[in-house]
Amino acid sequence: MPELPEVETIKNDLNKKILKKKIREVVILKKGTVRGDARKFKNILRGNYFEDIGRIGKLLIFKIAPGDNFLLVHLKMTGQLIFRKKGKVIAGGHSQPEGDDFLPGKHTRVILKFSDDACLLFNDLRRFGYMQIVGEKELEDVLKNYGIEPLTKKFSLENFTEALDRRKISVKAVLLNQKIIAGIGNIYADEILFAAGIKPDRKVDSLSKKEILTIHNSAQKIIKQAIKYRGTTFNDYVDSDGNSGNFVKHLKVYGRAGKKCVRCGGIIKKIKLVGRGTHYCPDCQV
DNA sequence: CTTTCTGTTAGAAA
DNA sequence: ATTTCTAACAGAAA
Repeated sequence: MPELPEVETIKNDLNKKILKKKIREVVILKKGTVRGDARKFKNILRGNYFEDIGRIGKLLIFKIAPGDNFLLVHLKMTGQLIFRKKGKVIAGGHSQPEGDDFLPGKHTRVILKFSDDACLLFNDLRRFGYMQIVGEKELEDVLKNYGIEPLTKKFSLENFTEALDRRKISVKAVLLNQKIIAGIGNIYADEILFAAGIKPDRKVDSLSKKEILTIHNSAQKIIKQAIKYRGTTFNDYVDSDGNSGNFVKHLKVYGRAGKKCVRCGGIIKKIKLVGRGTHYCPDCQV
């Protein structure tokens, strides 16, 4: 489940690995993953290269050069981007090779082959993820749908408070809403609220100034930590080398239903909120 | 065997 | 306008 820290990890790694590499061939193995016209998709990529890789929320943005096009990659729930050097076998991920360097795994949807025989595989078990090429104007429209990035200057206490203002939804719903704050998903929403000591079902209009401040601090702390540990592997997430994220060892509530709270010894509860499994400690989150 | 659950987001429904 | 629900999908668990 790639959220901001996982997508950030992939972005940083791929920026070191694939920039300037000429794309020799584009293989689409399953329809549906590539949005728009597949032939156009291939034509825009083939013979060109990536100049830079950016990110907004959970969305990866590859600048294609030369030209004014961008490749968008959304991993949704089970998407993986795996980089393989020539002849290099990757242990993790859904793309277990079986002999041939480029033989796709069962869930490989798209392969970008570079001219040095390295490749980038897009795997996606549940096929919710997508790849799409957009121009500058379309990209701007996409960016408009995203709220504040938690690790930028725009995520000031003032802006955060403003974003919460006059809403009647739960604090977890706010954290998960990409139009309000970009990049937080189910795992980190639960972890942030645990760190802040706030119950996920609290309505935002019931939060005191102090509580908002605490959530604001916790959000930055948790996301920074998670990036430092290269993200969380709970089910399918792996980085571009096929390796798991290490933050899973630092999770304090997510996936710990029925276990003892590390802070107060209470029993972690799991409920359904905003249609999602939601974990919290009923004793030390208020 | 069938049903339930998993979690992201667009788009529909309320 | 704002909030809630559901479909898309594959597979593990119950």
